[in-house]
Order: sequence, then C-alpha cells, then structure tokens
Amino acid sequence: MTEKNNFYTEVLEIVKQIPYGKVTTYGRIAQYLGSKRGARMVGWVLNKQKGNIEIPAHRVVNRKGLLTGKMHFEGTDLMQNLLENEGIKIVDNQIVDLENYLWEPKI
DNA sequence: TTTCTGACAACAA
DNA sequence: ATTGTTGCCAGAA
Repeated sequence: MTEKNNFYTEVLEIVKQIPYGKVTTYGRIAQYLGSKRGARMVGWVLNKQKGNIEIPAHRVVNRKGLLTGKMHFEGTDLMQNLLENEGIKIVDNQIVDLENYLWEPKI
C-alpha cells in the first residue's frame, strides 16, 4: 500500500517473533521502529489484527507491565490466563518482575 | 474536510 | 511525586 505499511508490517513481524514466556512493551517496539513516542500506533496496529491468532498480542503490555489491552480479548482474563500459562506471574493485571520476562525487539 | 479518539509514553509545570 | 498536555499515525463520525 504505502510507505507507512512498513511501520504496520514491522510491528506485526516483531510481535510474531516474541518468544514463548517472554513479553515486550508498546514503547519498546515503537522506539525500535524509530518513533519513541509512537507507542499508540503499536496498539493501533494490534487492534486491527486482534482477530489474527498468529499475533500473540497478549505478550505486548505497557511499560509498567500492566495488561492494558486485556479488555480487547475475550472474556475478562483471557490475556492474563494466556500469560500465566507461559509461566508469567501476574498480580492485579500487572506482570510481576517485568524485566525478568522482557524481550527486546529485533528483526 | 475537520475533529476526535485510540492496546502508550514522554515531557512540562 | 502527581497531574495535565503533547507526540505519534490512521481511521471513524
């Protein structure tokens, strides 16, 4: 489509590459793509692809480790359930010891 | 077309 | 430290 498709596509590529049991943040992805304040765009892209099971969007959280996007998944705690299933501990919708699970984007 | 909003995060006061 | 505003880009009304 357009050049912007690059941003769109790269976000998807990064999210797809998040390994099992790891997570990353919106800001980190945005910063990797060159726009450190473009974090909202990352969420926007995922919102478009939220129906795509190939995109482990549950592994993307905000910088506090808070599961801000859980409301976009089915049910009330599907996102938390998926993360806990990968061995990530979550308390009060927030990942415990985020840095321990944090994964850095790389293509 | 203009305006507002959105899975966030940084900056200003 | 806390609160409010700004930046990012695209889509919806």
